Amino acid sequence: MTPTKKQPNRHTRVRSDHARELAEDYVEAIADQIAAAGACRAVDLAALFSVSHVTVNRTMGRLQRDGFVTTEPYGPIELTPAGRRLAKTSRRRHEIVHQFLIALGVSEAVADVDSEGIEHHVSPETLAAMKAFVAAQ
Amino acid sequence: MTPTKKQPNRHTRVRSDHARELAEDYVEAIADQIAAAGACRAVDLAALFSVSHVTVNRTMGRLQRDGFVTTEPYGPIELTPAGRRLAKTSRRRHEIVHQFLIALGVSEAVADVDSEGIEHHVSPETLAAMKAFVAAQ
DNA sequence: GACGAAATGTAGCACAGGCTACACTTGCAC
DNA sequence: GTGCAAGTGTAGCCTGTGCTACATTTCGTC
Ligand SMILES: [Mn+2]
Ligand SMILES: [Mn+2]
Ligand SMILES: [Mn+2]
Ligand SMILES: [Mn+2]
Repeated sequence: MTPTKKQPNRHTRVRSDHARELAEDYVEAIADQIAAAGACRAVDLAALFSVSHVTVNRTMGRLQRDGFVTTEPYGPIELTPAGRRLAKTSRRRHEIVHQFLIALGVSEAVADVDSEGIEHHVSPETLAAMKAFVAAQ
Repeated sequence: MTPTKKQPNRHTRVRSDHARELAEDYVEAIADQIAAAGACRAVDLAALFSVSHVTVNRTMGRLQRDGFVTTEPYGPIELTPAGRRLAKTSRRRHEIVHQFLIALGVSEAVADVDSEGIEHHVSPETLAAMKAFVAAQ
């Protein structure tokens, strides 16, 4: 019998999607904020995510530990090269999911909200199908 | 100006989606297991979700607290009326999302995995659009 | 340069949802 | 009815992600 790679089941996959989710949303937001305002401060993220600045701080600690951001005390939040790469692919995927929902006929307001959650569970194959659907519009 | 209901932003919505997610997946699984085998035991759920039986136990405690299941020590897991209702609507939504991905051209294996995460972030408007797309196939 | 508001940091808390190790119960084989 | 395997329960641990309260720093205004 062919030695089959142990496949995580679908619930295991969803759990790992969620483990990456915060990182994806934060680096995307940090990149946007830097592009829009020249720098990203903790207070910007707290407002965007509707969480306390303490939660942002702790999250930044994890993202720094994981190599996605750098900060110094009282300084702005910067992205590492890995953070920029993750931001880019996350934004691209998010945009495709958003455009796809619009193409499906969903309203802008609902597409905004639903795509924010859906994006993290879309595998490359599904993303390609969504992209093709948008292009065929 | 019209008094607008305070809208939670999209990240707040995603967080509340996730808070409901475990309950939705578990009651769906419990209903399936009861339908398939006549009764649902903790060990069945542990195998299905690939978690330890301790995790299932603690989760059952929360679901019991929230009024979705009932159990007695060493007894099988039962659904309350509220649990059955949640299972029914969750399964229906899950099925539509799954069928939709298939209709989009995604493979069965990938549709299985992706729909397990996506289902929890699909609002009624998006679900209606997916349903219409499947019907129009 | 002093001051006050805004931003940031820190201590300490809570809950969800994972785990291992170990104890106890149940139920089936014999 | 004994015994063992499977199932279940419990203690105690961890990380992630949320919070309030309070201390400290920064920075623009005067
Ligand atoms: Mn998101
Ligand atoms: Mn999700
Ligand atoms: Mn489901
Ligand atoms: Mn699910």
